[in-house]
Amino acid sequence: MPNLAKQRKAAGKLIEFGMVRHTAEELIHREHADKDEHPLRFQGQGKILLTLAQADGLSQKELATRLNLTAQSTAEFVNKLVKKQLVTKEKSTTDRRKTIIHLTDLGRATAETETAKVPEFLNTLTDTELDQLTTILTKINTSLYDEINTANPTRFDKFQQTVANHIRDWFL
Amino acid sequence: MPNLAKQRKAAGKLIEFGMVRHTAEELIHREHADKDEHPLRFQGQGKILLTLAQADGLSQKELATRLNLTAQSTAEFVNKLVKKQLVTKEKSTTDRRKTIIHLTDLGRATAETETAKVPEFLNTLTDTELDQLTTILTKINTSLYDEINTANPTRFDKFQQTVANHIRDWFL
DNA sequence: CTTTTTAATCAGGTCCCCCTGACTAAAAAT
DNA sequence: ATTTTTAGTCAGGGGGACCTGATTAAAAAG
Repeated sequence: MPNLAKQRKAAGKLIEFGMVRHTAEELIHREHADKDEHPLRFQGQGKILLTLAQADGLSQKELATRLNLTAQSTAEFVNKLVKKQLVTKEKSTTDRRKTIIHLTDLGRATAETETAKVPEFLNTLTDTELDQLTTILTKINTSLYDEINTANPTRFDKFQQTVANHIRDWFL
Repeated sequence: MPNLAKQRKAAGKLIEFGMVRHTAEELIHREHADKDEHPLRFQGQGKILLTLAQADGLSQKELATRLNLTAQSTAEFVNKLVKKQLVTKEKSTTDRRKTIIHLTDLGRATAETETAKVPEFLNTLTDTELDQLTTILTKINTSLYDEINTANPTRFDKFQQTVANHIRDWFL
């Protein structure tokens, strides 16, 4: 039987972590407002970029399917990324209905550095703590994968295949 | 000298955690789409709610100051919360320029349950791991507070006073 | 008793995520 | 060869986080 008090304590820390990190990011962000280094969430444009980083050259339809987005939303995000020079669109030669999306060098670099960036706050942890954190997060993530899988197996497949693996490849 | 490989590993897990949690929330969220149980971030309307949960009856100006928002943004968020029946607005009797914001019962309940909610994924952790996680997050949060404090001491005060304490009270 | 400061408001804007509906062009199926 | 399906597009919309500018009402200061 897990100790409820300990759970609550950890839960509180986690929520606090979310809030403090958000605030810290906001501050840093506004300091050098020249570049927008928003930390690439798994959402909208970020979703697209991360997915392409693992599987470049997908069609818009493919992206939409994998990411559980409508074709229109996908088009919107892709177009925004094109404007930011992070991806390119080109018509498929084999099927001229299709639009193939490719990462630009900048796009790839962005996806990589964003993903590979080690936040400064990890510097305060000892090696032992880092190991512990990794172990714990592995368990937590597994649990969340299960949750997703239970709620929506189809989606789980796509998600797992695309981004989870991407992250794993990068770090292990 | 902290092991860079370990840091990278942990960083990857953290990013993965962010993405998986986001996806999981999204799914749960859409299942019972009747209520919108968005997980109350420290942003916009959520910011206001959390702050009021710790200090009810603030004026809009006070809220704006504490949360580093313009009066207009604050008004917008407050009005949205009023529409959702989470807070009420009333003119101050002592200074009729001021509008005092109060949490409704629903608002308080929302703030509390959202904050006090223990995510299911913590069930998979042992007592030892929960302790480890708490210790680690405490260090991380402290580090982030430092970052905020260094970048903007004024803001740090406000932030610390309002929400950090709120969370701490709740869980300890 | 004016002038100035303060708390709020309305109006309008930027950008983000994401969706439905309506419509074209190209490929696949009949 | 015609119908149907598929991939994308445009138009428009809802909600969210913020912001600047202009204006009003009330309190504080001169």
